[in-house]
Amino acid sequence: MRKELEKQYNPTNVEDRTYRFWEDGKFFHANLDENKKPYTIVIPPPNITGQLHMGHALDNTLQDILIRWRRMQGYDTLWVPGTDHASIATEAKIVEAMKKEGLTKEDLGREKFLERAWDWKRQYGGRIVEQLKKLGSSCDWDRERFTLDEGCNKAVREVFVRLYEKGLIYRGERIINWCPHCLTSISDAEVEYEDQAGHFWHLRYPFKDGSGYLELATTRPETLLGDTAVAVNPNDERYKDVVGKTLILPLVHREIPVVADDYVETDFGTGVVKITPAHDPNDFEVGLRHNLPVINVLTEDAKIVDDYPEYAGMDRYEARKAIVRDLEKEGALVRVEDYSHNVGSCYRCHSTVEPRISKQWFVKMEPLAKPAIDVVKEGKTKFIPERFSKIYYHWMENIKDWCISRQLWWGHRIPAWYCADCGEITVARETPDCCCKCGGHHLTQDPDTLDTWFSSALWPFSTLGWPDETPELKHYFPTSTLVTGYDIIFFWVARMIFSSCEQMGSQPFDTVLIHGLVRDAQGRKMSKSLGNGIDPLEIIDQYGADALRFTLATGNSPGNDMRFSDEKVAASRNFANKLWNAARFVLMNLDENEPEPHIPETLAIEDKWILDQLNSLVADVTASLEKFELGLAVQKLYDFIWDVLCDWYIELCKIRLGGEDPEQKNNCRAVLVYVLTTTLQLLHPFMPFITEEIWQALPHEGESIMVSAWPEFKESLVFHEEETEMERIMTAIKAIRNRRAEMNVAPSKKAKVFIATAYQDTFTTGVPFFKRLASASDVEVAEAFDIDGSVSIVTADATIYLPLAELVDLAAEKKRLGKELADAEKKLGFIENKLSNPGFLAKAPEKVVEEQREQGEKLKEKIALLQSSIEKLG
RNA sequence: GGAGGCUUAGCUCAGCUGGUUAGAGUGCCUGCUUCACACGCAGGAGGUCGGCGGUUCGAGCCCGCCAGUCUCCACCA
Repeated sequence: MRKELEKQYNPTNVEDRTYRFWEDGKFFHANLDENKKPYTIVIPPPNITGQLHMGHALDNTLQDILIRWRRMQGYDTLWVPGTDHASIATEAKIVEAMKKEGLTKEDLGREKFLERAWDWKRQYGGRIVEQLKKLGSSCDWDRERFTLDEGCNKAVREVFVRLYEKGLIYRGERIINWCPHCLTSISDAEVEYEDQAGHFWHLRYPFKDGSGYLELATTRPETLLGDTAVAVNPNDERYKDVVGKTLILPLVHREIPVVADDYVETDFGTGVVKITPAHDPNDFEVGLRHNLPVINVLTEDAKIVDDYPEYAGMDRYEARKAIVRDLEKEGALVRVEDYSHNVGSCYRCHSTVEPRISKQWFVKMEPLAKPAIDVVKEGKTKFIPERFSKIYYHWMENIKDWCISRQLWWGHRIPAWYCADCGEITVARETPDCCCKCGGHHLTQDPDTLDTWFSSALWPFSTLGWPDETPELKHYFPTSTLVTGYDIIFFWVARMIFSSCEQMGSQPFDTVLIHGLVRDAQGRKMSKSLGNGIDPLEIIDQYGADALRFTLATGNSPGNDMRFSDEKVAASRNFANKLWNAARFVLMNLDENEPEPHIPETLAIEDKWILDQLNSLVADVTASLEKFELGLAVQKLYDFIWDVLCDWYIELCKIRLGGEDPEQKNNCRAVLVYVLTTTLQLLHPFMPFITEEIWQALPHEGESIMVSAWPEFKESLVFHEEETEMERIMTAIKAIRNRRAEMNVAPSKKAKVFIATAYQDTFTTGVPFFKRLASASDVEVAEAFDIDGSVSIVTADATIYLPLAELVDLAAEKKRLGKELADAEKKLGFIENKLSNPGFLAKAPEKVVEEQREQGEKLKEKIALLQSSIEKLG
């Protein structure tokens, strides 16, 4: 015996030690071998603010499966890890922490604030990395990056300058989404819309000439203060005469015109819309078309400005109440209606977003979108599942300019400087000495930073050293597979694609593997507010990382959400334990000098059978992985290990291992080692820890299973004949077990078995199997037997008699056989029906017809055997 | 208002380009201290594959309509 394994697999003893072994051995490190084909994955960088959640666990499990598999296949694999600076989220956390000390950003100043932020990053940025290691992620930690590190900053500045010089980045005053809580602009993608219950306030605005009123409705009465017009549809007969007239804005008593604009729908509400260019994106557009003044009535934290003393300082909801009250007093309120409408909120803090006019930096999207669409259309980047390309196209085709400036301090500072002397903007890669226009020295850098996603968009090439022409960039780019959730396609995937097309002239990755959300056992989204999140680290503590990974891989099909439950992890843990014990069995039978895995010259029928099965498994698992069907691959491994290897082969091996023939013992051990080793290799990407642990205990070549060669299909291991023979034997064994169980025969009660068959050689070979697995005391095989009063069992290949007459109720026996006969006849009927159908014979492929014929023949044989058995019962 | 997913055993889900008798895990029932494993072994019950129609020799799978459900996108004030 080589090494004593514990009776139950205990992952906590194994995982940390094994991970250290891998790290110390530098097995994760990519050595940049020009002679090998590269396989590259860049990690979706988790936020430094974050803790590992199930989404990360799934995402990184899938990546690790792919990278480990390709590494074993001999690719030069690189998995680039890193973290994201997450400007809004991180800045919010730091501001929050400072608040506890009674400090604000302004108290500290920019420099001191950033010092704190970096401290914070140093303190917490490593946390999630450690958690990824717990999962078993085989990232090249020597190449770990951070979206705000120096290299990324260089890439960001390079891209900014290039786009600016091409006219694809511009600065402009526009209406943007403003978060009054985060106090920054956010992009369209960062706004989440949800239906909210609200009201529809019907108001009337009087004409200046006293000729009555126009009635309109609004969901935001407080913006009335900023109204600069009222609009109707030019084709609306009802209002033809009022276009061009002047209204008196209630409360404010400002004169505003009635304008005609196509934007107004005639059949919605009264067909009259109040226009507030400063606080509604549509109104802003209307305002531009009609040259309307823009009156801003809200401060940056969404309070009424000082220009309106009655309401100054009130926040937007307070002001709403006050204004409605005053409108009522003035008689301008007609009625109030309940109304549910779409309200946008900040994806970080969920405050209601305020459309706001301000000067921001934008990326002009249209020219960038086109190549990004083409690259997917041409198949250079493929989405899996395919349907996500449609979502991608739709977004890209309707994309608007991207607002990239943020009024935050934590992030990549915009490389633009303003000249105090001439007002010129200098955009440069390095801090300029003087104004590019007038040469003046009074330059101030733009205080804003860039959208976090601006730097993430460059991740696939900035992490490889771009803009420098590094060997890494040359070898590993474009990357191979990007693994991410569908919730992040717009934020990140799309932006990486257009950035890469523009900067690199090629796609950033060949394949995007999209996965869904991990939901709780009831199918609800895991969330902090619901408190239904499951902590992957707790699961790892309880069941092991392998069990967690296995669960996530098993339940997952691309693009679909999955439910997570403890029961599922427990099932995976049980599977790990099953494998562990199979390994224990093998190990306890080995001796000290057991040679490394090999296939012996002499093979028994069961050896050929298992090798044939294993060979198919190798082909199937590899094919599934190639198609990104990781869930299928893992299912096949489960079935093989549990049902084929453990339930049959190991049981069969006990015959020879418990026997006296040393050569047979040796051969059996060799096949066991070979099969187990190969299986471990196939399973390793999914369950890296346990497979390494067992592999190390087995005779092996090389330092680690993770750098051993991925098994390949071998023509020499195809054994069709033995496979068929074993099927015959196994079917008979199952039939005997079945009958005995039905008759409540205790397993301890052995019975003699008579097998009447045309396949005498096969069943004679199988005699020991019947003894071991079918409770046979002795087995006789002949072409036919003339036995009375026995239990008879009929399979397609044999009639089996069990002399258990004392247990048999003849009438019941006859009934049972009769039922089986009827069953078989019915099935035969279906098949004969098909075979007599000229359409089937003419159009079905030869192979299918042949299979049906064979089935029919088998059934006929079985029917004949059943009939004679019934006759014998009299 | 558009687009898409899902609907298969009590529960959670597989089912690849249409081809034998639709599978697994879990739960349930019956046996079993069989010398790797009770986180186990052997056996069993349980499905009109959401509904209707169509294409086909043949449909869980392809097409159409309908229903339920979830999601994404969209400026109806």
